[in-house]
Amino acid sequence: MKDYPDTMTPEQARTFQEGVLNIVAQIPRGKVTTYGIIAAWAGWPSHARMVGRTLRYSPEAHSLPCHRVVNVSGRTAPGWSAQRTLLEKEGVRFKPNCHVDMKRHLWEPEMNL
DNA sequence: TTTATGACCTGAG
DNA sequence: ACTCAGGCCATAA
Repeated sequence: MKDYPDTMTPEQARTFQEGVLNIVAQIPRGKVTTYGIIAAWAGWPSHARMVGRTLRYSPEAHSLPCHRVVNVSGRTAPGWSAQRTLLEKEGVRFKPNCHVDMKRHLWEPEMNL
């Protein structure tokens, strides 16, 4: 049973998923980051869509703060209204147009020793 | 094989 | 700030 893309070796897929989950786990309270940033830091810069796929389908992701991942324009995930509530509970401010104030809350991964 | 559909991104108006 | 087109990549029909 294959649970990784044809374009990746099992090895690469494992590394990618680990990278994604590891980064999501590091997002601090009250901060957010984007699919594209995560993809790049996981070593696959053009695979933003796969990050979303991973978070959507990987059981691991549900025990992580995946509500702190939004798209580059600060939009929350479609069909997941609770995401906004969760973020607001952490103090994340939303603009009138339903976008996160990225200027204020964007977090980027750092090198961890 | 072609087309459509996503937890996406960028650039042009 | 908004829409639109084009690119992107995996999957399903």
